[in-house]
Amino acid sequence: MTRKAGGVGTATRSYHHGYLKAALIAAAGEMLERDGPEAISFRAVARAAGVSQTAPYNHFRGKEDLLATLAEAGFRELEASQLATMGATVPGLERVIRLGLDYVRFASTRPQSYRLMFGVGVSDWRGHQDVAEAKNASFRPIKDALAEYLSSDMTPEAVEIAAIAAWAQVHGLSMLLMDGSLGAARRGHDGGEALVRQVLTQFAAGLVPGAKWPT
Amino acid sequence: MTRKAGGVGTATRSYHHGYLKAALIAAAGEMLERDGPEAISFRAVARAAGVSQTAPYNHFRGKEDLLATLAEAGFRELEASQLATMGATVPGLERVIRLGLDYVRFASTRPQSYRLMFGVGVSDWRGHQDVAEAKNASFRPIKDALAEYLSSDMTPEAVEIAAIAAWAQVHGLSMLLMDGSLGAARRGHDGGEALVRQVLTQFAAGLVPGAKWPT
DNA sequence: TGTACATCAGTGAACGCGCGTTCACTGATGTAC
DNA sequence: TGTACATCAGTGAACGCGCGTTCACTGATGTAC
Repeated sequence: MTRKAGGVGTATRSYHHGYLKAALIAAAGEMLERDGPEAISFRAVARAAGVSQTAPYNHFRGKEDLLATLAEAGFRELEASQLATMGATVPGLERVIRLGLDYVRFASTRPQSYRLMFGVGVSDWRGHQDVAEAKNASFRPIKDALAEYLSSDMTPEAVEIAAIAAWAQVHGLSMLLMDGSLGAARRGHDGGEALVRQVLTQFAAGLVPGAKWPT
Repeated sequence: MTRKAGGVGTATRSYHHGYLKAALIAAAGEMLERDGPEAISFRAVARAAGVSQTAPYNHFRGKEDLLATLAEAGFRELEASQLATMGATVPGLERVIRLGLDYVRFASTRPQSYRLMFGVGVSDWRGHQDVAEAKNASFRPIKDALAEYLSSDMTPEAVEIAAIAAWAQVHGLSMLLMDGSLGAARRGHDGGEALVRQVLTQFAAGLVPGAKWPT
């Protein structure tokens, strides 16, 4: 209703909003997680920010530009989360598993953001180089951790394959968990955490066959 | 333009279409693979079938009912493809890999159908029991092949985990391939077939650590 | 310190669109007697 | 074989909606002199 949300920033109750771009991104982010990427409308975002429906055009080229911003931000947050896990672990297989756990936890916490990041509700991220770069950056920690663990036993090509397999593993598990495909298996008062660890352990067993994996 | 497509069936040039339901499903299937699930409109499907926009209500409760029909049909086709691969192989790890190859090939051949099957462009498949059943049925061959291969060495619980891991592996790989995340890695004049086999082989190395997998 | 002026960041009206669905209808078909 | 009638499977008009975007505009802000 009221145009100005509060006392944030220098401009108060002025004609100019002052932080409209940030406010739009925040409003869109909330709508995204509540209703999903398919349901976001540019006009509704403006409404939620308490501004006329055309004001956003001063900050975004159009709807898709706003969505791309959201997707890029999502990948950057995922990257930050992954890097934090890197910082909290030491090289080795457990680090790889912890990265996987962190990855799936991110997707489970922000399912609709995650769907948008991978192209749901949008024609394509082609032509949005920033999104592609952020995506690659978010994948790098897993890749690096795997390379560090495996490079003494494998060719670079094999390491690359292992990294893609790992990405596909956590991505697929995230998607199946959040679209309900796994149904009952998800339960367990930990949001599927135990299941995820079991699957990742299963996956890890295939890294360096019979050598570094105990038991 | 013309209401009747051709001489198929008994009713020709009649007021009644005769095969409208099948014609609508076919038209919707084409639209789906061409434009994606987000872009399908009920009216456009009717138009494509050469019929008034309200005629489809005689055969479907509404748009979502039609989409559910499409999704279910997709899972049934996937199941048939998986069963054919079962029939063409003998028990063992190679059968599991062949099932995975077949799975990813299905997804790559019909990417938009696959997206719809997993809930893109639709609020949810909850309340569509038929879709859930067809989904489970399509997953059963991989599950069975894995159980047959592993059950002598693993507990049923571990087999279940391995099956979920396998599903997540092929699902994730399918999604990453088709949304362009893997970019250049996909190339290779075989549509990524070699990559898929490498990833699946990597995955398979983790099944029964160090025992049945040669090299 | 004032002032002229360019630029920035809003506004509201309007365009044109296609959507899903409901409604009252009607022509075609099938069936009981 | 005819006929009355129920049912089936279409039709076209209309409702109400929200969308993305363009447009001409105007109030607020910043800056050069």
